[in-house]
Amino acid sequence: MPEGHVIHRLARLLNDAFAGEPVSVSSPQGTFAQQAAQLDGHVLERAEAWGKHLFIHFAPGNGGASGTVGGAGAVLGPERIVHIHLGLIGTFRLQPADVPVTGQIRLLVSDGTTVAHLHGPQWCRLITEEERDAAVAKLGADPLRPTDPDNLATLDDVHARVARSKRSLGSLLMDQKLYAGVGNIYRAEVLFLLGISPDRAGVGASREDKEQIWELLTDLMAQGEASGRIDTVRPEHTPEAMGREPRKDDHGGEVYVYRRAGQPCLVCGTPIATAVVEGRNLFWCPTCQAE
DNA sequence: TCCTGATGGGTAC
DNA sequence: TACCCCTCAGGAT
Repeated sequence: MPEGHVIHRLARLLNDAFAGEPVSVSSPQGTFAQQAAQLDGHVLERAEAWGKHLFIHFAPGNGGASGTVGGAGAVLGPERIVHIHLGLIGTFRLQPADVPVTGQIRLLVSDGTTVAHLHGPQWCRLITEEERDAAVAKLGADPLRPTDPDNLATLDDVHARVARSKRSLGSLLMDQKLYAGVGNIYRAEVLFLLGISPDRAGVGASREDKEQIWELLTDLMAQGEASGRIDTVRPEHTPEAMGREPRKDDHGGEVYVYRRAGQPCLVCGTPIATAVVEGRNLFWCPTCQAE
């Protein structure tokens, strides 16, 4: 279950494992079988992430004399990019090829050493370069591309749009046309860390607010990309420092407000509040984030 | 055994 | 705004 850091991490792991190699591609669960057959045995050129979107590029070629994977039986057409969006419940994991994979496997990529297996994605489509470009063009600024000049140009536009918006920051932060890759955990944690009420309107946010939000997203998401989990608590609020039980949660990390409704704020003790914003449960501290 | 929720987003009304 | 899809784990029954 992904925010952008998971997708960028996946792209990196896929490149480490497969880039430049011929791979076998299949769809055991069946829904992507026809497309997988077109890719089977061809070279996985590279994987790339934009926000929460993952693109896996294939190039003509096969194992040739090695003959260990696939047959590259099909000629690669203009549709040679797999566009994956994990949605709310999708997973895409890598593991040693000798460990059995169970469950509903939409996409299986293997080089005989490592297996990558995709479950429950919102999308898994075979698309053209033009379609990839169109998908990327719809996205806003991605905090995990902090030095990309195009991305930073987009950021200027994002800040201008936020500055004109009457929508709340709690809503704006979930908009992929603005902040690409940010999801429900980062929106809640960033607003908490900056002491900003999720109700504050874009038009009511200072230039400093917007810059701090971007800087913090950049830091936190880079950490998340490296570690594979979301941790936002400062050293003085870790379970060890506070003598409290570590969080037992599927996302694993230590956070201030996300899914802590009714529990005392780690900083001030006020019960954490929750409300549905943009169709998702938002969490905040009414005291630390008073306005 | 059933029911619900979960780091998401598209489409239809 | 409501509803739909994808999968799976954990809690309620």
